[in-house]
Amino acid sequence: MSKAKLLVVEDDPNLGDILHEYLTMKGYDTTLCRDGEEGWSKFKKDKFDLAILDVMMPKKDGFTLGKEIKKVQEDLPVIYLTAKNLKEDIIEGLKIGADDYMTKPFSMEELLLRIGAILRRTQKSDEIQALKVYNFGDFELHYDEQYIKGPNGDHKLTSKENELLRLLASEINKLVNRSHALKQIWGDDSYFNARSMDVYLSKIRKILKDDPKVQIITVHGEGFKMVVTG
Amino acid sequence: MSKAKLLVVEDDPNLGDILHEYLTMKGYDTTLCRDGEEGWSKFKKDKFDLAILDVMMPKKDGFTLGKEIKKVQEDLPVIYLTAKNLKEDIIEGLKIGADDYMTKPFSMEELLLRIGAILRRTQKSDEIQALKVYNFGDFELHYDEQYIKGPNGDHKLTSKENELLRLLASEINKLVNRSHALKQIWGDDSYFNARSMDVYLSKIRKILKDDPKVQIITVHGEGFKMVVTG
DNA sequence: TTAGCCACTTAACAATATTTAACAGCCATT
DNA sequence: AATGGCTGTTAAATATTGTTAAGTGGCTAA
Repeated sequence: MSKAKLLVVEDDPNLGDILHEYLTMKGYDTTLCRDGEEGWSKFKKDKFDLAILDVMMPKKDGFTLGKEIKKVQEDLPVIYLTAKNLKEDIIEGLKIGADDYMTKPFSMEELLLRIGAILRRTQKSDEIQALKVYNFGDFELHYDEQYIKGPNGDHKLTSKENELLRLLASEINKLVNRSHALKQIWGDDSYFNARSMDVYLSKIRKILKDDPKVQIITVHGEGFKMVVTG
Repeated sequence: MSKAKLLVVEDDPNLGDILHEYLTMKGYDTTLCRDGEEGWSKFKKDKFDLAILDVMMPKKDGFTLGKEIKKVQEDLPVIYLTAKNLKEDIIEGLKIGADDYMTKPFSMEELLLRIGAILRRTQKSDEIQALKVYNFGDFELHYDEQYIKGPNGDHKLTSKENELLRLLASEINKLVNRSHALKQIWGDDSYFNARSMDVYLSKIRKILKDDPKVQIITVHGEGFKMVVTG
C-alpha cells in the first residue's frame, strides 16, 4: 500500500510549515498550499485521500474551498481547522457534510490520530482481500476456504483447526508461544482452553502424518513450532 | 426516513439523564444504559446507528465495550466520552478505529453537531452501497429485482433470501458476523431468528450449488463468509 | 368469504464442532 | 527413582449448525 496523499491548505506560514514537515515525517505524501485558490488548483491537478483546510484564509476561505471540492468529489474526507469559539463557522462546516474539524490550537498528535482514523475508515471499503494459501512440506493450507491439500488428498478443516494451522504455518521453524496462541484463537489463556488446544494439536498432527517431513515439535512449558525438514 | 437510533452508555446518572433527554428532544431514538454490561446486552438486542460510550465506567469500560461492538458490527460509528488529559485512553480508542471522541466537559451543541456529521457520513455510504447488481462466481444477484441469475438459469428470491445473499455478496471473502446479520435482516438476535437464518442459509447454499467455485463457509461461533475461488 | 399459495417460523432430528473428562506418558526437579 | 506439573490421546458430553418438514398467518384469486 502506497502513502496516503494529503492536501493541506493553511495560510499561516508557521503552522503550514509545521504541518507539512510533521505529516511528511509521519509518512504521508503531503501537499501544502498557502491559500484557497492555490488549494483548488492543486486539488484539480491531483488525486488526494484527505484534505486539511484552514477555515480563515485570504482569497478563498476553507469552507468555500471545501464546498467546491465536495461538488467534484463528494467522498473526499475533509478536516477543517478553525479558531476557537467560531461556532457559526463550525455549524456551517458541519452542515456541508464535513467529516471533522479541529479547533486551534490542537496537538499534532491529535491531528495525526484523526487522520489515521479517517483513512482507516475510508480505505477499509476498497480493500480487496486476496485468498490466502500457506505452503509447507507437501501441504497447501487454504485458509479462506478452510481446507488443506495434502499428498493423499484434501482434508476439510474446522475453524479452530484452520486457525491453529495458520498460526503454525505462518511461523515455520519458529516458536509459537502457547499462551499467545490461546489468546489469539480462543480469546484467553485458561486451563480448559489450553486443554482444548491440546486436543486440536493432536488432531492436526494426525492430519500432518501424510508428510513425514512436517512435524509439530513441542517445547515444554513454552509452546510449539512447526518444523519442515529437507 | 425514520429516526436515527442512538445507544448511550453513561454511568453518571446526572449526565446520563441530560444526554437522554436532550438527544430525545432533538429527535433521536435514544437508549440509555448505566454501565457497559447493560450497554452490551442492549446492543445485542437492537440495531443502532451510532453509539456514545463513556470511557470510564464500572463493570465494563467504554473501550472494552467498543471493541466488542466492533467485533460484531465493524461499521457502527462510536463517539467516546472521556475526561480531559487521558491521552493514553484516547490513543487506544482511536487505534480501535474509533470514529470520534469528546473530552468532558463538552457542550451539548457540539455533541449534536458531531452526531449529525457522523450520521450524514455513514448514511451517505449506505446509499453508495445500494448497488443494483452483485457479481460473484457465475452469479449475478439482482437485488432490486429480487432474483439471481446463475449458470443454470434464473431463480426468484424471497426478500429474506435476497437480503442475506446481498449481505454475503457485498463482503466477499470477508466474515459476516452472525449477530450482525441477524440484527441487520431480522431486527434482533434471538434464538428463533437465528434458527430461521440457518434455514435460509441452507436454502441459499442449494441455490449456489450451480457454481462450485462459490461457497459459504461457516466460522463456528462467529459467522460465515462467502468465498469465491478461481 | 374462503381455499390455497407463499413467505416465514418453529419443531424435530441429524451432523459437526468444540469442550470437558479421564487416563496415560513424559519431563524436569529433587 | 519418585513426585508433581505439563502434554498426548481418546472418548464422552455439550453446543452449535445443517436440513427437512410441519405449522402459522397473511394475502389473493375465485
